[in-house]
Amino acid sequence: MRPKNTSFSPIQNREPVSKLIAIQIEKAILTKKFLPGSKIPSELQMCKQFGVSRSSVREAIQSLASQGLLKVIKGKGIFVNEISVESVTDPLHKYLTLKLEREYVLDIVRARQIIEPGVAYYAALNYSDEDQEILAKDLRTLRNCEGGYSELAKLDTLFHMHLAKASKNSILPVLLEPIHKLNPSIKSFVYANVKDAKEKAIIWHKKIYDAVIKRNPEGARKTMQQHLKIAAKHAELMLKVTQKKGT
Amino acid sequence: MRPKNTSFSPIQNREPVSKLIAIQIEKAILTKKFLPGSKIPSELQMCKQFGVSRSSVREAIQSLASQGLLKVIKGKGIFVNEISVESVTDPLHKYLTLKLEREYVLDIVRARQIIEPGVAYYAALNYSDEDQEILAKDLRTLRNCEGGYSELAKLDTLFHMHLAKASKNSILPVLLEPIHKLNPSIKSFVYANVKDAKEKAIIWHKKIYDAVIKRNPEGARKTMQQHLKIAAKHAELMLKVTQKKGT
DNA sequence: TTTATGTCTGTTGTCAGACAAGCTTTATTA
DNA sequence: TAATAAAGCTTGTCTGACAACAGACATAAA
Repeated sequence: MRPKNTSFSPIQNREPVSKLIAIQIEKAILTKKFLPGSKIPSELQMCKQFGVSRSSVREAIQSLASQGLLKVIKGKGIFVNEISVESVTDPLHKYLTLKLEREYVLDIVRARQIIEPGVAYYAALNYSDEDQEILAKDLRTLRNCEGGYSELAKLDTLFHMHLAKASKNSILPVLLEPIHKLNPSIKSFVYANVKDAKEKAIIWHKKIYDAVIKRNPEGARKTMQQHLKIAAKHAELMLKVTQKKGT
Repeated sequence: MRPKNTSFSPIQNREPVSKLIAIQIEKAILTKKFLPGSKIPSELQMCKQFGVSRSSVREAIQSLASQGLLKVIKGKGIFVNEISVESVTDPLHKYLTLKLEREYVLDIVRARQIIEPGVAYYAALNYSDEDQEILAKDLRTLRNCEGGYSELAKLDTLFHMHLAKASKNSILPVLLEPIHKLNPSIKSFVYANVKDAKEKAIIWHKKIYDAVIKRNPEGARKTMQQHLKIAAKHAELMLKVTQKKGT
């Protein structure tokens, strides 16, 4: 007899044991039952608690560790990580690296055009004495830099990241990190192909710096806008040139 | 006999085997030797290639899988993941969840104030017919929503995310995703405590929508600025109230 | 021929036990 | 007392085994 109405519900989509365990541990962390920096039960203890083998527990831990939630130290134990910006922005950076095609170069520049003027604005409002010193040092270092293009690109990037930190907004540096991590490859090109790129960069950074130090938010924002407008033009130029040459 | 002059260089800081393997696989992916969607060698094959045990290979794979680079399917094999926005923004979301304290609420609102006017600007420039339909539907759904506060908050969020997609900038949605994922908890409060919150939200969203549809970038930007200015006030209000009441 | 069933192979998931290697504490010895 | 050695934790790796799943193939029934 063939039932017309096979209303069988599909068997429970059995999740792997290791995943179930990972979820439980993660939940304990997110609900602060395990506090950052603290030690959590050892592998063997968890084996007993969950009633599973060591492999499964290890896989769960491995998973969370590679997400940056846990930190495993051989011979000591497993600890809840003080989650770092690095561990957060790393996947985003990889994503951008994978997707990095010609079109994305422009997207990145435009994203910077959106975010960074606001960054400069808040930096002018909220920077501390320490921030001022760091930014001033960045300017000097760039001025005195005798290194190659990639060196210049790195220093350039550093100034922008420090500005983000000076904004005293905890989100902005995290958002900018992966973008700027990727930027050096673009900037290196600019420094290599644009005449007086270094001198121009110094002038612009100095202008932004001055506006920030004067606690002039609007000035800082507008200067940054102009700075990035030029950066956008350079990016477009780069695309055209590399298109002609192939690559 | 104790050598006074232990000029022995310390034994190489031996990285775990599993990590070394993970790095090799990751490199192969980033250099596109393994293309997205393609199948990579099975565990046993890798054991032979690397000359290590299955445990180590599995841990390496597990690590990359939980980073979203690989996708493991039982009985089939291991595949290079078409990396998704989800897998990228998830760590960032967790980071924000962990760090979510009172101060961060304001940081989030301010980050939105910086980014979203720019988003509206580009959405007005670049939206497609399909985007228009989606946004119009979002408006209608919000209007007709009979659900509770969290339902309203979700719909509200959706409109903003769709606007980001309409900007046709591939970076912006990725940056906004974790922020808005977190936002519902804030918005729910607003909808619950602010009089006529729903009606006001509908009016503002409609204003933004109209400016975008008219391909009026500057108008869209300014409207969004005003909208978020109010959102910021609500957030501050929320902080004050919850402070008084405790929590 | 077509369809359904069983079988086989290759894959990942889990288990158990063992040993190596790193850290910490305790006990021993000078 | 202080330095050293030993013991007892911890995580890292290896080995071998079996279960569960997906797909291909062969076989039998309609």
